[in-house]
Amino acid sequence: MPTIKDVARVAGCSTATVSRALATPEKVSDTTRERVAQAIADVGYAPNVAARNLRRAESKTIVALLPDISNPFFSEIINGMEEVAHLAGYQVLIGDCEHDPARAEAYFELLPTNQADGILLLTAEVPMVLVRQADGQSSFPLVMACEFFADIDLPTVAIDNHQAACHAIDYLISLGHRRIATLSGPAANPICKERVRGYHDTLAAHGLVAEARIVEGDFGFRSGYQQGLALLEPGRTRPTAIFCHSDEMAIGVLKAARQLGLAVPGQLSVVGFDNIGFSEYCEPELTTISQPRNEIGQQAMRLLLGLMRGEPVVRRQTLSTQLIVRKSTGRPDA
Amino acid sequence: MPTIKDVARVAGCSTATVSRALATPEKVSDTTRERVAQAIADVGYAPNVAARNLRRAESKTIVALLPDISNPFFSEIINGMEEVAHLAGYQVLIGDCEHDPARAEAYFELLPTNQADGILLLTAEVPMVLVRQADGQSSFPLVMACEFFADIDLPTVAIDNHQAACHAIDYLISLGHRRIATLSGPAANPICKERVRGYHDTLAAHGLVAEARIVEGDFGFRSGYQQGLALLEPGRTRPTAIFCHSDEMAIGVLKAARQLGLAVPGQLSVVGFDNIGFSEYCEPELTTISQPRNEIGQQAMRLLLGLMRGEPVVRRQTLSTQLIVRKSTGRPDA
DNA sequence: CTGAAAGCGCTTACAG
DNA sequence: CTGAAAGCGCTTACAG
Repeated sequence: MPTIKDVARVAGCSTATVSRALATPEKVSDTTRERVAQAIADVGYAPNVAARNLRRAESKTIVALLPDISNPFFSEIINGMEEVAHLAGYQVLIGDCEHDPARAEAYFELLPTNQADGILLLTAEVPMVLVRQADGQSSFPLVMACEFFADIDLPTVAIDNHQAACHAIDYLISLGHRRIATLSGPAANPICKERVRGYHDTLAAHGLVAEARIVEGDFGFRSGYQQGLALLEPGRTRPTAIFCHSDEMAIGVLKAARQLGLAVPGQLSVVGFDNIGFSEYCEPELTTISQPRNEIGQQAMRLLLGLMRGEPVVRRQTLSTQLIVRKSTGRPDA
Repeated sequence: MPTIKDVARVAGCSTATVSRALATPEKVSDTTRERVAQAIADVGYAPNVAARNLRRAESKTIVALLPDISNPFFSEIINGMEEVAHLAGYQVLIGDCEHDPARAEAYFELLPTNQADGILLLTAEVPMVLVRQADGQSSFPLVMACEFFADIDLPTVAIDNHQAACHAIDYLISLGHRRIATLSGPAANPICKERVRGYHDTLAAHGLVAEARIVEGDFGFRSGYQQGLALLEPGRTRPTAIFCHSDEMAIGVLKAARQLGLAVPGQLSVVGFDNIGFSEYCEPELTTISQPRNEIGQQAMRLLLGLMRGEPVVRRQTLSTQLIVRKSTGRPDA
């Protein structure tokens, strides 16, 4: 591969000048700039980025840690992140943690080894030691999106999970439901706790706390199906509505209801969370809570880049959600 | 950050020895190795990978180009690729091309700039110039998975698309179907052409060529729904079965059938392709063709790494598919 | 088994 | 506006 030396030789100038023509063209005369451009084209030069990174002590890459890349919820967030990152000259390395904190740890190693300049956390399934470390003073830029930690106040962009849950439950109550169950994600997950809190608060506001019933899933189809079967077990008093913490689980519940011969929404209303593409194509189409996923990705990346530049930033950004009413919810049959 | 010099000072040896203790521990005495290990722990040393990469003229990263990260088909392939890559000390950078060849081009730039050592192509939507270039002699390691180019013989791991299509159509014919339509992916896509060829060949073998009917989608839900409506338009002779080139499109067809009041599989059988997680949770559960996705990812990465090491490799690997019969197919009603 | 030294390809104060 | 020179942090023949 040709190097900057080759370009300098062909252009008849020093390597310093070639470097400047590339990095700060305004510091170079028009004629020189043109000669350099020509020389670059002639020799087919491409800068060695490893050398540049070494010299500048940066990597121009951001790692984005996901809990599970197979969850379609994240793809639009990734798009948003990348749009902003690319414009700023950064690339993003996607780290799929597969719900395994050990894998997250490996990705954190990219920071001290100068392979990444910052981390965007889309999962809280990360060893707390690492997070505290990064949050310490001689630390690495770290931003959370969607999720958060109960006891560490990191820069975050997310929705108001409590409010979104209230909204969903209020809606179900307004339809006439009283026995409303929640199919939560992992109980330890702070965002699930927030949603459960919103669920409880809203039931309480309507004097329905005695009707509360919560089961736990893992956000996936299968757990939705299994917990759906448990919740709808024949012979027991069934809920007339289930608020699910993910669309996949809601779709699993739909399958369970079908199997048990329950009409949706006549005998059972189901609300999902996230508004993934599939939610419009299941039967019946799913009522769900939509998050501004692209915007979450964009804002999180802007926040991280701002932090890295030492700019003043809004450390806590809350974006709004929307209840999308489709066909899986309705008045309970008398 | 502490550097190798700091470690050397604390361990009382040269930087060369520290480097060896890390890279080739067997070339260093036991006592030295221990002292170095202790010094590394004491100073909190992490090697600067940019410096190492510069010196070794490699990046230890592979870029994997996807047509569309929101397609859940790819997540398991990515897992397979990463398993193999990580074991070999490589990281994988996922490049989401969003069906835009221009974005693919940007990722190809990572090669000459020493930011990536090889490319794994999971899409054929890439400027041909780049591929020919990479395939030329002073070239970059390049492997295709799943897809392929009609006129360039790159190292590839994929399924036999022709055979898989034959299998699906044979099955439908064995159920008694005669009017079988195909909902293809983009017509220009070589894998779709292969599947269409299999479709035609099988119809021909049964004297059904006159019944052939092909429409084109883009693999997504929406196009499946729209083309489904077109194919099933009331008042025209309808197909009794539709073979779709993706599960998402098949699920779109299911929605179209529902809307038109057609019973599946009684009045319409539907076959998908890929066996994504969703295919078990739609209504009815989808009959589909399963690809060994994890294995495709693994083999493709092994092939690429083998190529990079100059090992002898099998340049063309064909993995087998499986027809998963579920509830969306059956005998046509009389 | 170990060290001194060169060099990977850039960038950037410094001096002019 | 331009160049000479130092240096980023490693690795690796070479010599011993």
